[in-house]
Amino acid sequence: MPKKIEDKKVRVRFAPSPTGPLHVGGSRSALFNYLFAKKNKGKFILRIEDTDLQRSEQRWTDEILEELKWLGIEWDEGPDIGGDFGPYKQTQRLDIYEKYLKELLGNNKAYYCFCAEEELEAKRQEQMSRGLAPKYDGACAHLSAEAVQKNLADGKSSVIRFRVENKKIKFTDLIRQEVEFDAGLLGDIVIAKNLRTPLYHFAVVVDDFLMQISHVIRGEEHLSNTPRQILLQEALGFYQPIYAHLPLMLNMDKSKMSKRQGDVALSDYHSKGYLPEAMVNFMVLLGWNPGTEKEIFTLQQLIKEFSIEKVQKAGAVFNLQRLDFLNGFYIREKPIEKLTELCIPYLKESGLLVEGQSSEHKLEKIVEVSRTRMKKLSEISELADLFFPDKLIYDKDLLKWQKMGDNDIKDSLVFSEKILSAIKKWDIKNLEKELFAGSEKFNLEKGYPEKNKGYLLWPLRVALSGKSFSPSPFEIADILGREKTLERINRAKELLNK
RNA sequence: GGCCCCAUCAUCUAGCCUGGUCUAGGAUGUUUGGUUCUCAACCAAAAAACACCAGUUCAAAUCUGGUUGGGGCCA
Repeated sequence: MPKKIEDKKVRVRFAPSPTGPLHVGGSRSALFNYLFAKKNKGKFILRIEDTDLQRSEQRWTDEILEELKWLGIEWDEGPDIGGDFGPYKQTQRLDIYEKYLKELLGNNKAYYCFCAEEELEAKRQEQMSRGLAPKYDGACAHLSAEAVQKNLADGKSSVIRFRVENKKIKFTDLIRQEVEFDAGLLGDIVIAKNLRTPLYHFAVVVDDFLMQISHVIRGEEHLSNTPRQILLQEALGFYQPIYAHLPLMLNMDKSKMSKRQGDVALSDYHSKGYLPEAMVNFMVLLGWNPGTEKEIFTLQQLIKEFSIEKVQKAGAVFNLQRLDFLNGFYIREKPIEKLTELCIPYLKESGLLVEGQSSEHKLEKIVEVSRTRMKKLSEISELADLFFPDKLIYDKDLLKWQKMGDNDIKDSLVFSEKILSAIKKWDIKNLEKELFAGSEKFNLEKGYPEKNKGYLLWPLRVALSGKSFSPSPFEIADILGREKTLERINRAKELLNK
């Protein structure tokens, strides 16, 4: 019987493989683990599963750490690395796995298998074609000790298999309640390529035990792996952790989220200018909600309100439009100094911002008038580009408001020019006040409808922005300053003369 | 193919455990209106769902069985 762990302290882990960028699905698992740990005053452990030497790379480990920190997820313990502690790494624990592998081999719960890859594949195909579950036929299950020794001595390629008992495995999942599998369908499973190369299921079981993991919270794709791991726990005399299998993150077509249908790396979202607050808020609501109508949360609030019982069973589609909405929301909420700082790299990247060219103060204003239109930080450049060039390029037809003719537009611009030249206090409030007053006067003079401010303001705004949509002329003029503003009006007039 | 999981608006979901308060609530998106020089933002409103079939019950989104559909794992 598996030992229970009811009275254990809460200790959870996130255990990614450094074989590629951190996946958003993985980030969400990390987040749920982290929230569960913090909520229960437990520990969150990060374990890098890098036993696959071919595919694991240090740069991916680095990226995983960086992105988790970016989200605000910090791990609570790990081996000492010069004062700080790093994550656990499986490649640093090979001696440990070897010891347990030898134990299983020693008491005949595991054995060496020398079957060739191609043979196995052929058998598998054959079984599937007969409508059976593909499983190992046990060809090497009862080799004599001498035969095994000889094969090993001959250097025949081998793997280590674990003897799977023919029985039913039942376990309770925190999210799915009772789950039952028939282990007899599994066949003896490969747990290591050799003593120094444990495979996933084996290393996980050993580590979860030694790290005293109380709850294994992971994606649903691992649900059918669980019985194998339980069997191994039983064979090694380990306790059984409590399992919780999170619903999957899905593509729009409901298949498991994949690269083919959009970005899956957290870093993709990071670099496009999604804020960590938005990512966290978005991801946590995919498969969980507090049961209230609240849907904006900080990490701290989530720690308080999170409960694993409220996690959904069904998979959740990753809905980019909703992410955009949340990101826009957080962009609008962000203190302006912070937001400006975050925008600067994007402005530099697009070449708009050259070192020391524009004052901080001005930049802040530029970001301020652009922020309501931003869904992500990367959009700052196309939104704010109008503030940077000396000459705007646009079609003169754009200057036209409703049925104005060229001469009417020119009148309008001259009128604005007069007002702006005469303004004493060049600030946004005053600009707005004077131009509003001017608009009424202008409309009266020209016989336009009194309330339609477009006759004065549209040509002015286009002259200043060169765009069909932009911030208001007051905001632009305020940032540009009098000289540049008048310059742009003159350029618009020239355009009309052509 | 075998095994396992899942099923409320287009999407994320509340409600389901403990049937009646559900003519099914919220949010995103969509549409319309307001505000407005424009685009956003903001405000208001509308359209929009209990997969299907049985059963239990006075009463089922809610309980039971099945069907269908989707997904995951196994290579």
